[in-house]
Amino acid sequence: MSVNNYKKADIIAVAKAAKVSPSTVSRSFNHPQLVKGTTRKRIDRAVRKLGYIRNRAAQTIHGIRSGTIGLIVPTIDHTIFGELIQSFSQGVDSFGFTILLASHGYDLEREYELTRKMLEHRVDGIALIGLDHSNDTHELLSQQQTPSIFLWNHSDQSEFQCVGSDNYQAGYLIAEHIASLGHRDIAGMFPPLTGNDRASERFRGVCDAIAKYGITIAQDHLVRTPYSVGAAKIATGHLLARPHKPTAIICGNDVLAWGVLHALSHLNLRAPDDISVTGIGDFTGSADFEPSLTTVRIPAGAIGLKAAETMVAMIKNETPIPTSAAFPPRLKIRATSGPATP
Amino acid sequence: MSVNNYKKADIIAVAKAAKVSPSTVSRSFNHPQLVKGTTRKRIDRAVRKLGYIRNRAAQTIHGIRSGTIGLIVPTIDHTIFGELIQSFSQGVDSFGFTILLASHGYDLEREYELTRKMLEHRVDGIALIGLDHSNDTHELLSQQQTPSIFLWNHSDQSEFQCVGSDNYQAGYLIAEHIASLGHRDIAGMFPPLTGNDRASERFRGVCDAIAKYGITIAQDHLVRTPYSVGAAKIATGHLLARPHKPTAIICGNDVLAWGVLHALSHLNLRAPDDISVTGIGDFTGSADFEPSLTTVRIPAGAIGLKAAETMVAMIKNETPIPTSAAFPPRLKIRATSGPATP
DNA sequence: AATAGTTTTGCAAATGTTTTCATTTTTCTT
DNA sequence: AAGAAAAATGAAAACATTTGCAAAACTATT
Repeated sequence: MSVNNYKKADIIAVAKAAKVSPSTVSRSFNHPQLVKGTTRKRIDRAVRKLGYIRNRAAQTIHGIRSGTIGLIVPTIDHTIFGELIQSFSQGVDSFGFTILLASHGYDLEREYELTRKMLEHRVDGIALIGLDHSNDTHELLSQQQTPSIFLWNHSDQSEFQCVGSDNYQAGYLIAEHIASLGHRDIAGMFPPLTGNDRASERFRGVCDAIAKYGITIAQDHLVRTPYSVGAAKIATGHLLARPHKPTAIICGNDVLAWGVLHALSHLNLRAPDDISVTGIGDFTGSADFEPSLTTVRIPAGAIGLKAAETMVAMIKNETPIPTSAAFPPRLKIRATSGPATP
Repeated sequence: MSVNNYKKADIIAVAKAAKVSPSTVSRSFNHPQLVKGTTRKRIDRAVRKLGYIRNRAAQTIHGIRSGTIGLIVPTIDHTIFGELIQSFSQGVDSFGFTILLASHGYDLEREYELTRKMLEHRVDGIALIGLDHSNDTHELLSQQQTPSIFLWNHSDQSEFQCVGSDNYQAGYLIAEHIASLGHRDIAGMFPPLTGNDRASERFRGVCDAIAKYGITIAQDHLVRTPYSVGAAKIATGHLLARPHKPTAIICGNDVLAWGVLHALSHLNLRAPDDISVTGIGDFTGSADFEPSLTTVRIPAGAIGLKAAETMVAMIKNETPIPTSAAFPPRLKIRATSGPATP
């Protein structure tokens, strides 16, 4: 007698139970105004009774949208992308889409595989982080006509839609700020640059900005460390143990800066009196850090939301309206940066 | 001449191009050992030439697995779940599954809707956070026979599989630690408890533990604040502005504790000399905080991975092997807790 | 060169829907 | 109460695959 006995309720079972044809059941879902009120009620009752759940896979092969959007990120772990994923997800959600999420760990070959897989699932659109991807990925994306969008980074030259900030600019801004405060002995703390065009661009920006002041980052002042508070803290310890100390440390992102700040605290040094510290990103929490972090704001939430809207627009209008959107990075001067101590 | 002219390459187009029947093409994908090497090569060439991508939707309606697993979380935003989502995602990924991700913002009605939606997509399995869900959700899950699993929380009584920690225990441990250090004036900082059984359980654990010492949390020492460094920082300011001050603050999770710590730093107070502070969770970064945070470790990474394995096992063996897994929370005594100052 | 056995392939049915078109039923008008 | 118009329903084809079964094409054996 139990519902569980019946294997899986399909639209035909529902039709039988409601004594109508399958077509009518289908219509009652998709074009309710075309079916009589009383019939609809009857169908609804049958649906409830059988525990029927529509099968999107079956709809999808009719060319109907799958209702999913692929989102492929380097990592989910970090504060960095959390906000972006959240806002993008909520954004598309409000239009009835769900995201298919995968991460590739900064491996662009893997990114290609994942992109293919998303396409196999017939996602209605696909979003990638950054502008830099393997050739195969680029080809795949332009060959298949699936709407695609690049998040986080923005450049006028991109052949694909992109929604994000100019990371070169971000790096430039913060370095300009530090240099203009009179710092000449500047350290840089960045993650590995391969497969990460965001970080590369930032670094380029930093170098160009200080070059204007005739400065470069000394070889032993350039620290390469993964995105983690712990790693940054340790690296800072090493950096400051050397005889020749910088007066400022420019970090590739806020997480690294947090690590530096904790390290200073541990060494009984203070920012900015003993050393200036800056981040990039302005992650949740950076403003409330003590001392509050000087950084460059890249509005992850706004980017995710805008990207979601753009994506949905591209999906709905078959004619893709090219509307790349730039969110200019903005310098946030707070408590961790100050004049160079002579 | 361009590939783009041809609408979408399907298996029939490939078959034509390779001069074989569609069945053979299908077989060449699914049972390669059944088709002759030379034919397979011919097919591969056609696939590449036409840019054909398999259509999982079409496979799925044959009862073949969709290769997706639904993951529904309260929020993606926080450090809390980032690690869990990442490890779960990577875990299922290694078995060839992709996750369909959605967040409900601590709204259990919304959670139900999302669960339905996942089921419409014919996910092969579904994972939810916590043990507490709406009745509808529970019914839906047991009616449909989709393998499901509850993450993060663990209780012996759960009728569904669950993989996680005992949050009551976590709360108990930390409060026991604080009370045993001689603290009698204890403040609690927790998020809103509705729709969040993790936090509720923790709170219950805290209350029970200190009750053993004949203590309760004074009404004006119980602070309710959302999960955010900023909010916790502000709340701490208010709390400590009152004449009657606690000697310890027990926080519902590490993010709140970070906020408290920053607030102390801002007020020129020190943990643990002026006031003890504890978190729950041991998020990435807590150990490297300065001073390093006393907390209870809930191993998000391990939980996510174990959950992924369990999920896949449930999917593959039609007979669900009930293997709920408990990860006992472990007290991490670090630098922010010390004896009560009389 | 014929037979038996094995490997490879194709045909056709099945999967769970949607949709076009035709048919039936209902409502409205006189 | 008949006829016209409108609304509601059903039959069948379509969607992109997989698979059981049978036929065809090879190999091996004598």
